[in-house]
Amino acid sequence: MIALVDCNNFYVSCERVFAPALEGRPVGVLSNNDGCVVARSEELKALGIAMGAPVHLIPPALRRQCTLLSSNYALYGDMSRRVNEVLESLAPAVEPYSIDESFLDLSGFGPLEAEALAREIRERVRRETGIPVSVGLAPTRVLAKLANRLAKHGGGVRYLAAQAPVTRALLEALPVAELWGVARRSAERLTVLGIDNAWSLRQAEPTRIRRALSVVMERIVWELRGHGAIVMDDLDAPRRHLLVSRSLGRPTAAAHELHEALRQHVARAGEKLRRQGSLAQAVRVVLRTAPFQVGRGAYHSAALVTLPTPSDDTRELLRAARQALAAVYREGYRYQKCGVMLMGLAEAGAPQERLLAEESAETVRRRRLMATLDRVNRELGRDTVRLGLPRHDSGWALRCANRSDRYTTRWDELLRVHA
DNA sequence: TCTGGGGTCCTAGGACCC
DNA sequence: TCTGGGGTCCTAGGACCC
Repeated sequence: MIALVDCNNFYVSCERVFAPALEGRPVGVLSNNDGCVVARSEELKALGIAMGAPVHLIPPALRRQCTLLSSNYALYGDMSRRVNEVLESLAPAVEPYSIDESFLDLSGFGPLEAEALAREIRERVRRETGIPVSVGLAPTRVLAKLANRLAKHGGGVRYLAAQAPVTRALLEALPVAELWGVARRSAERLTVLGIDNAWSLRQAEPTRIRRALSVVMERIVWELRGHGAIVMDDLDAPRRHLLVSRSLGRPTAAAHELHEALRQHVARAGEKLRRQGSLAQAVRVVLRTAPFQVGRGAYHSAALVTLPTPSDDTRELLRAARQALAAVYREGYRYQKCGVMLMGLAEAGAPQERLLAEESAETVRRRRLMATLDRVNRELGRDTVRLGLPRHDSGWALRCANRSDRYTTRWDELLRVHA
């Protein structure tokens, strides 16, 4: 048995925990740069505002009725951790899947036992974190995903058996594109094969599906039949590459502004790299104009610079990023986004190995510097210490006009609640 | 004026080798 | 007239997820 625990309207729910006045009101949370709506309360959905809707396209009259908040990832990340803590205290094996969902491996559980546990999970998570969750139960992940959707529409807990008339009816009524793992492209190709609902996909010959589409789709067929075929990748496993990129607050053609934005991205990427204990072999810089810009004004390119030796030193990453930027930058375009990607990540030697290895004084100094930098920034707040000159008033900086306080990770901001 | 960010896996095709 | 066969590794691009 697999359970999928999914937080309801997660970002909005996080905001409501600390601002109960938002309860019952249409509330949305915006993407970075306050660009589009990425989370909606039920009340906001009822107003007809779509997932991903660009804010500037929402009619002003409608906009005045709702509360639209900038995203506050420090808060959501911490709340997500708390939810998983509760899950871990109740379930034998938890596999976090995204910031607001976790699969639970309930091998050996029967439907009744699983439902009882699911109800307890709902109650405990709600009581201990304030976040409402729904639980879907089924023999496989694809079916658990579906069960979760049903749970959201009532009751909060739902079990779906692989072999049951109700499951068949459900799958027959479900367009294939609404399945987890099937999006527009695959749906189109399935339609050509005469497969347009989830039941006909389930009845299809797996090898035929593999030939016509891919092994990924074949696994979905098996999952629909009740045979587990999808294994979760370990989210704790070190990443193979790592990307930090942001839209600029406003487009710019100025190389020095891109350079400044990039410097911040590289600093962030370096922190992430050291946190997972890896070294990067190369640095790639990506630059582009607005995606809606077409024709002569459009530009989208990247440049890769290989490091002399694999490194996790922000200064070396910066040097490479500077070269890459120079290679990719073209005058006369208004750039909307830039990013840095660290490639070819490999594990740095384990600390014990490092002790045994011959290390130059310079290497040791370098690592101490980076470790200190990370610690200061972790304990005293991001960007307390930075490489290069700080510029706080830059036009390229991210817009987030309406962000709530970081209640759970910053004492100073929590205390503001009572100020 | 204003449309997110960060990942994964799979596949096809090229380079290279014996 | 003829132009091997098969393997590995790497990369770019497609598709999908939240």
